[in-house]
Amino acid sequence: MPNSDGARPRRPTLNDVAARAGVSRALASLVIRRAPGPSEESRTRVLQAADELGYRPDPSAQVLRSHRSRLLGVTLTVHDTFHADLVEAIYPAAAALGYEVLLTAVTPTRAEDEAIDALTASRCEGLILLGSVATPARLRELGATLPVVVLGRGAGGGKAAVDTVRTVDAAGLGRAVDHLVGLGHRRIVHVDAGRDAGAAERRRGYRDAMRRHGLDDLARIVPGRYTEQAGGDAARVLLDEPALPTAIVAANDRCAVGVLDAFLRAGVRVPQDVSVVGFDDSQLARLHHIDLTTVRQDAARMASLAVGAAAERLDDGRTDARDITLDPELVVRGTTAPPVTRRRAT
Amino acid sequence: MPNSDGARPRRPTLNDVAARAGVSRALASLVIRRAPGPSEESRTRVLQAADELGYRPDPSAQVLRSHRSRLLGVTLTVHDTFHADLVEAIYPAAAALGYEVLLTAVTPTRAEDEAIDALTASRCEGLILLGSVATPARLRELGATLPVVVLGRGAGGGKAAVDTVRTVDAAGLGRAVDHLVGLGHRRIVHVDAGRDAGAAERRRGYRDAMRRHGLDDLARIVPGRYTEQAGGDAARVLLDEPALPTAIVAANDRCAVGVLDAFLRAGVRVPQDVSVVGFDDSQLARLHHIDLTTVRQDAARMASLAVGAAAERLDDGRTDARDITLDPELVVRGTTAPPVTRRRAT
DNA sequence: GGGACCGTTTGGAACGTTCTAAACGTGGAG
DNA sequence: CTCCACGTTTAGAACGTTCCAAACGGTCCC
Repeated sequence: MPNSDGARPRRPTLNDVAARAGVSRALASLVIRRAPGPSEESRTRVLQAADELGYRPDPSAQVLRSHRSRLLGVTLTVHDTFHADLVEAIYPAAAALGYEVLLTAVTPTRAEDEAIDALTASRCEGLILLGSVATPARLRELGATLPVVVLGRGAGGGKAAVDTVRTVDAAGLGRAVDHLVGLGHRRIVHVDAGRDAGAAERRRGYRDAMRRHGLDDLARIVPGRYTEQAGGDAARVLLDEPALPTAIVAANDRCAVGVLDAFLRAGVRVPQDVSVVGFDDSQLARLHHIDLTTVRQDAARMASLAVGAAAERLDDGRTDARDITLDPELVVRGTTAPPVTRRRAT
Repeated sequence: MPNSDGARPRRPTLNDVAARAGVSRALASLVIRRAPGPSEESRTRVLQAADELGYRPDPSAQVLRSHRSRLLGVTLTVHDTFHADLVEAIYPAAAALGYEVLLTAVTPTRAEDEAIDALTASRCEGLILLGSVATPARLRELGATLPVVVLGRGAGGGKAAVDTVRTVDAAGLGRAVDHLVGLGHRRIVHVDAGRDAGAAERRRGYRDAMRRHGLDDLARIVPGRYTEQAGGDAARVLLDEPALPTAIVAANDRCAVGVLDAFLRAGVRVPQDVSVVGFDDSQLARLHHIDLTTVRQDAARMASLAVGAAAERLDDGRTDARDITLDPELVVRGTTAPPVTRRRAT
């Protein structure tokens, strides 16, 4: 029965359980944590006592003594729908390997380092960073402290101390450009994401693809970020110019939505006047208002590979860094079409 | 320098710091936690030693001994943009009161109870539940264990053991209906959210408003949830019927977007053919593709009230339950318009 | 009959911190 | 010169768990 006087009852400890079961604290401990050894009889006695008392182990004491928490920390941008997809997939993947997950948000007012601090302070054994903007040096430093998996970008090459799981971003942008060129586009602009996670890779993929199609001269990158706001800003830059490109490849879906948004307000029709391609295939892209042609990343697979990588380091003692890459796939929806053929007035 | 052989170096402890500073562990502890007492000289000596060693207190040991973690746990639905708004506001609010925040997601595969378990297991001192679907009984039980603040719904009335911070949902729905009636609508349908957080209250607000306008007979509720999927399903139910209503008030923005989506595919124009109103004024609603007329909730204010309520219980020892309510505000955008006046063929 | 061995159980130390109460050194009052 | 008060420092217990090595009670074998 809940006590009504506001005084919280003392939590039962392992000593209480052991006393009630008539065994030693050590034996009770073995039973509780399912260690081999205890006889069937002790096991049932202890479990029953624990149940009757409503015993729950004190995690602080457990961690203090055992140095294990089986906790993985995850940083995310809470407004990013693709991060949401990843997080939803991380939970079952972690559970399958016996890990719990702790989340912490990176926000405009809360830098990644703060978020990481909160996770390590909460005794996480491993870190999974979504959309990390940490420098290679910082990652190396972190990786020396605990297992770190970076999702969605590389770790700066060379002897990295952290694992990475990512889509081959460059290939993804290549497919996007191929698709547009196939439709007949030539003036294809890339709205990039500056120093955001994986942006450099996507930029490179864009440049390479343009070159491959002999469109070096038409290649153009407008600075942006992985946000709707930045996409809108970039689109407004283009709208202020005398002529629009015929197609835009945005750094990710959110950025693409920002571009769409600005065009819509300006009366520019998509895809009739301009084609737009995103990146991620987040749930946002699938909304039928938006119906965005985009480069798909396999969130479920990325999540389970990331958790697996962390677990390998923690449980199997792996120490060499892994860089796991997945192939992206283009999903053609309604925001891309052949460019308008300008007809001369007769 | 990072060690390259994979062996993690032993973390320095308070003993190491004390030894290096040439003082006792107790004194070092006082300095580290900024307690009054230590002389200026000891303070600088200890801090310098701590700095040189890169000392960081072990949170598990701190909690074990002091029984305080200054940690607030927050549950959220990771795909809900309004929850994202709330979370972004919770961080600075908590920081202002000296608390850290831990997040955990409720997903289709991970029930709220699991999420709450993870938070209490992570030594959170207080809980803030976003979109909680816990029963009043369960909340009472939880509230007897630690301070709990429920955001966005009531706690089941009577002697609740938890605090609540919420918008007066009924009033919000009232404003939505008033607005539509003002435009000339009469056949106004509510797509509700079943047993989701706050849905009952919104349902009641809808019914009351319809009655107030003498539209009892036209009142109709189509079952839904707080998701795009549910909104789409509800819209398809309506589309299968001989005649559409002229306006729809959805349970929240996500649900409204689902409705818009289904209408768009079916060739129903919004707002020309049907008006749609959402709830929350999440960032989703503000996207110009969507441009949703909606009921605004003040996320920043709700967040800071929630954190404040938890802190009051933890720091000031308040034990009586609070039910804090905020007034909503209607934001008129592009998805509402007067209903079409059917012209008879001449 | 005495070890050796096995499965099971146990006491006590240890983890890194905070808490409590007492000890310390110094200076001023009696 | 002693005593007390005060500001500062300290030793040691405590928090609740896990780890370690040793103890226990049988059974089996020589």
